[in-house]
Amino acid sequence: MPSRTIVAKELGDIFKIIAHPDRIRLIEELRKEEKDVNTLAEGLGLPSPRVSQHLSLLRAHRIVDERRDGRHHYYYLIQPEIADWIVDGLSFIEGKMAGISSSNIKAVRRLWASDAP
Amino acid sequence: MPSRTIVAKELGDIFKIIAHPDRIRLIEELRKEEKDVNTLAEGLGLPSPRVSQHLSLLRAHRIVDERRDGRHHYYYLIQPEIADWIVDGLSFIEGKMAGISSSNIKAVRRLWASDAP
DNA sequence: AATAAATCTGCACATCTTTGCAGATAAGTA
DNA sequence: TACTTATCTGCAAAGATGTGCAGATTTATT
Repeated sequence: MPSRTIVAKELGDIFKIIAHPDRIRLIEELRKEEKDVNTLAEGLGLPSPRVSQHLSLLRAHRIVDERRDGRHHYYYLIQPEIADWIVDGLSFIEGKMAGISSSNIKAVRRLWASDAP
Repeated sequence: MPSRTIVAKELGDIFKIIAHPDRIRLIEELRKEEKDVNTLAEGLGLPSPRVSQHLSLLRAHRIVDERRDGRHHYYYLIQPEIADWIVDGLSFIEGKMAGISSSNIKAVRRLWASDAP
């Protein structure tokens, strides 16, 4: 199998892993610092088992890793640049969204891309 | 619904659309110039109905558009930068692939990212 | 008009994913 | 040890996607 086929398949896998709104938000939550499951679950308003499942998927694909401290499991991005890369993808949705304006996208971009809280 | 939720959903959709090896290869094939369905199908070694289906999905999400000339339908990238963005994603698969080395990825990156044929 | 080439559409089948819980672990606390 | 908090695992139902093909369109050619 030619290498570009293999690479396309692997790239497709990465896209598939990221292709879920919850997981995108999780990655953006972890942009600046590690967080534990409960903090993430509360932040996103999701049941923690679900967050846990998303995180183990992300972990299986080496997007995040885990550090345990007592009963808390802290997750962090292995390559934090992935959060920027995802935000770069916003260029390709501007102008084609019903229900959200371009200035809203800019606001989210700022929110996710900034170092400030 | 907060705007970051909406934006995450839209972003997720874009990722989902791209998250298929055939579609990734199609986008990279269109990087430099428009091509018709048959050319693409032969280039990728896929049945043309399948290529046609992928292309109409990409078109529905405004990633490509179509120009008809006689019985040929030429497809092209609406925002060619998307091909570069996808290639940027290679950073996140290096080092975690069984069956392909980092130098292979560099070769594919060159192949896809270059202007030369 | 008849034929051929290029592309599209629709359908059935198989395969993955997502979701919502319930119950299982694991680690600290009283 | 019993209790609580934090997280994980497993499972079944529902939903979304991918695949292969047959047949339908559309446009050019003879």
